[in-house]
Amino acid sequence: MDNLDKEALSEEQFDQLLRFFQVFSNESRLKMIGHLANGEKSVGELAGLLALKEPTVSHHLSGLKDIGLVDVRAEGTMRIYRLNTKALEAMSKDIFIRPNLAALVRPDGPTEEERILRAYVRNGRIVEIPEKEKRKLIIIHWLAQQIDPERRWTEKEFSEWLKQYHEDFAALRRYLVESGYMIREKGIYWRTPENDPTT
Amino acid sequence: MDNLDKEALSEEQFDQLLRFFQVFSNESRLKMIGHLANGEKSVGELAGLLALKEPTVSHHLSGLKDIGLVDVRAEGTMRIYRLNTKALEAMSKDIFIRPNLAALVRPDGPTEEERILRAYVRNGRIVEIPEKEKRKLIIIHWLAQQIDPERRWTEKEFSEWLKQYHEDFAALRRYLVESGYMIREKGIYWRTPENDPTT
DNA sequence: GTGATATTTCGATATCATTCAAAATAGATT
DNA sequence: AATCTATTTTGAATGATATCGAAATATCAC
Repeated sequence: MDNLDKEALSEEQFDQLLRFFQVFSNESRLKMIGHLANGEKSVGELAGLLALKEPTVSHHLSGLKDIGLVDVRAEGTMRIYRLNTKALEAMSKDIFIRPNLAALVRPDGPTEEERILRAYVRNGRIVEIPEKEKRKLIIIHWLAQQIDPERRWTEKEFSEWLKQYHEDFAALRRYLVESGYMIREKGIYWRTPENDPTT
Repeated sequence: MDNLDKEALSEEQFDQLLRFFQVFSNESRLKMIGHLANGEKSVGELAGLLALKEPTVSHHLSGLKDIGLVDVRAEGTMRIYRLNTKALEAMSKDIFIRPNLAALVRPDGPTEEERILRAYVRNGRIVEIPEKEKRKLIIIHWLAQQIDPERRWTEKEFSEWLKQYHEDFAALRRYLVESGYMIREKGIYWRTPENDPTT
């Protein structure tokens, strides 16, 4: 299979990104953070402002504390929660300036190559060999990737194998050799060791 | 009640912000967007990449299409989804550069006023009248906000009412008049019409 | 037309998160 | 000590939504 996608984010980066969004994706938590942005608050105050019961608020705050988004300070019998704006800034910067979302947002092309492949390859078969040279090269390049680089073929074996991709196996075989993907010597064919002319 | 928080976000802005985060807070959707960032994909391709069934992928894509994050294009019997990077960029800019999160992140102070109030007012009662002038003013200011501006009081009524805040009602009454929050004429007290000296 | 393929819609289930009541904890007050 | 207040913990009920199977839809190939 052709992995045209290069994995842009590490697993860890991805999880971090995901958790970040999850924190803010809850209405209560988001409102809570909004209120805390206007000044530190006790659990009871937040419960009043949000029309929630204390256990609920406490639960959310506990989560926010775990990831360092808020700090706690005891005052008498109550606990004052304060938004850690530094942490919040760091988070949003990390998320939106770094490769993370940046990689996600990169305005790169929608891959002409993929479009062509999709147009000419259906269900693993080449439905038609394109006339235009550029398109033909893309198809042939894709086909070459399917070839086991270790294997040696007789012409008969190779033709047989090519037939599964297109009835005109002879044309395919010729193009593969012409483009330098396959080498033939003494009636034996094999794949050249990884040449990727990058178009 | 004292609304020290000024409502920073309009209801609409808030909802928009919330929806934005909700879109990205789901693992499948986030991965999906990641893959689409590397090039347009059909539903089936995405299903394969994500190890999900087509209906699930279709469901998510439908949601993303509703908010304009992706565009669709039919190709034969399949539908090619493409990430609308312009929309994505616009979104994240709107979210993080505009007042929205910016207001949330503003690194302003944690409100000395609130800390003082919390220290001297417990359960609606003034536990102690502070010595320091600055603190006293904060307490008196808060107390003044509790007074119905429409009401006229006899001295006896007013003292009685003040008692619920502190036993030394006379001191409170004096401070309120001295600071200009209350006016007394011919034995009748009333609240002055909204003067807020801003400390 | 029939059959094959890709997708969407519908309905049901499963999973996870939010919420609250009740009980447990801890500090302040007397 | 007992009592009150603010909070946290626990456990259970609820609510939301992600997921899938089955059926419906649409397009292509023949």
